[in-house]
Amino acid sequence: MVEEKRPLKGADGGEGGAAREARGPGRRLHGAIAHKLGTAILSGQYAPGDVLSGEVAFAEELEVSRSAYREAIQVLTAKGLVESRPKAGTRVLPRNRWNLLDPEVLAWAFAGEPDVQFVRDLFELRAIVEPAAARLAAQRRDKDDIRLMRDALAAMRRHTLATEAGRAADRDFHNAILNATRNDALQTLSASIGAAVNWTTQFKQRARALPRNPIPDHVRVFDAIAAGDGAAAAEAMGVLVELALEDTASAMTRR
Amino acid sequence: MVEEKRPLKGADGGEGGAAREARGPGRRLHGAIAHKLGTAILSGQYAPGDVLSGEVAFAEELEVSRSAYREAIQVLTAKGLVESRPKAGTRVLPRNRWNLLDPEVLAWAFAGEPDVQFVRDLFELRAIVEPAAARLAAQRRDKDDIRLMRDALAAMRRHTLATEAGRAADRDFHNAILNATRNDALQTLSASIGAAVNWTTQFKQRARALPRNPIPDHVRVFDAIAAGDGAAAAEAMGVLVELALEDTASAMTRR
DNA sequence: TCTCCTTATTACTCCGACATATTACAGGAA
DNA sequence: TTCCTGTAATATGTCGGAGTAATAAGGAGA
Repeated sequence: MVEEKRPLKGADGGEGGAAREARGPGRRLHGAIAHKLGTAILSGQYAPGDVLSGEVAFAEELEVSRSAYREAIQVLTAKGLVESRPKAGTRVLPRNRWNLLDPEVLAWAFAGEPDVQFVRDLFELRAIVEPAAARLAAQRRDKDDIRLMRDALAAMRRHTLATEAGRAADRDFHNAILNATRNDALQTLSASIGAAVNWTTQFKQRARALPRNPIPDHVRVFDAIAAGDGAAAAEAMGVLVELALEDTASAMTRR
Repeated sequence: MVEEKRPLKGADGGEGGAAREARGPGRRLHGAIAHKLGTAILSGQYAPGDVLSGEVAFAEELEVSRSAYREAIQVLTAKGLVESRPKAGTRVLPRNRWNLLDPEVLAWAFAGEPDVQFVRDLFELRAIVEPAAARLAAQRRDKDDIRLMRDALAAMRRHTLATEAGRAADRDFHNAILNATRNDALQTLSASIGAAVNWTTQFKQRARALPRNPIPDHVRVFDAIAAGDGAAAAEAMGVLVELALEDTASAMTRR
């Protein structure tokens, strides 16, 4: 029994079944299809208004069952990317119907070459929301919040942003701030944007090793929040976002 | 051929098949199921951590096929409400995983009795985002934007907020502002929140006929944007949101 | 020219079977 | 006893096909 269990893998003649190989453990087939189609749409491979080939044809082309294909389409529909009606087919919706702030949609947007204008938009939104979040955090934080932030900050100092552990600590720090706002909507929003912006951190690291030491800026934010000074916290966070934007912008235009 | 084509409709013994009747034209069956389950989760009928009965059992209980049920689950999964794994079943995710800013999730949240704290959170977010959007709009608007806003404002004056046409004009006015920001992310976010907040407008109208004349506040925002005065636009919009919050709050606590 | 109806196409729903992944348990070794 | 390993049970995942319902497009009639 040395024969391969999966005849699709390896030397299969066509490019069909490509969606199957892109799925690791814990990733279902329909998830892989949704990812494939989602990135294709976000990258502009399918333009708004375009009609996808029929269920039977497309499922056959991908070499998957109609069930799996349909479930993938439901996911895209749920995120506002496509809409399907009998007799009319499945068509890509205009961009203003897309849920651009959905975490998965953001991931698809950053899977390929991210659109420069869109990155600018995200940073603009971040520059609006994050300082305000820091202000609220300064007004509402308790001892536990401060402790979490202090621990995360210490971890950031130990490992740098060059390591995965360091970036995790950075996320922890910002998450602790969001938790302190006691606002679920703000948390959902900022978590999405933060994750997306962190994709760009890879670009920054790729461009130049360590642009600048981010610790002092973080410390300023922490001190203001710990002191309960909302205005100072917003100010310091504004600086932090501004610097991140500059680094990212220079890293993206440099290529 | 007078016999009923749908034996489920009418005098069916159990409450099964209820999901079928809730679907009008253009609404598919799996969409109705997703709506049913979504509202059930958002209303707290299923708590985070709860596991739903198996696919076969639940689909049978709802009197729908497994396919339809599964597609509905994919929708909920796409919005971060549930997660399903083989052998473990489908369980409701913790609230911080929910995409609370998804338009459909917001609709589900406001389908029943909306959570007071959540409404407060949304208004807080709105108070952060909308003034900033007005500032950007004041800086970037062109003649077409101004014309659209003026038209919408005139329509608001003609019909009042008591009529559907008036509320549509209100939405048009705010959408025109968002368009003028030239920021897709901001547009997506604000459109979601705005729609959700408009659900609460019904509450306001129900509570007392016409709390106050909203036109002067809108005019102030319009004038500032037309004049290109960002600071004034942000200030005026801040007042607008503040007043809306007061009206909504008094309407909700009054009940 | 416009309205209404017919028709063809497409997505939608259902069914039953099999494959796969993951948990839980039992057995054995340290 | 405790930990690890292998095995079996179970629920989700995937598949293929058949039939239904809804809608857009085209044709008949006014």
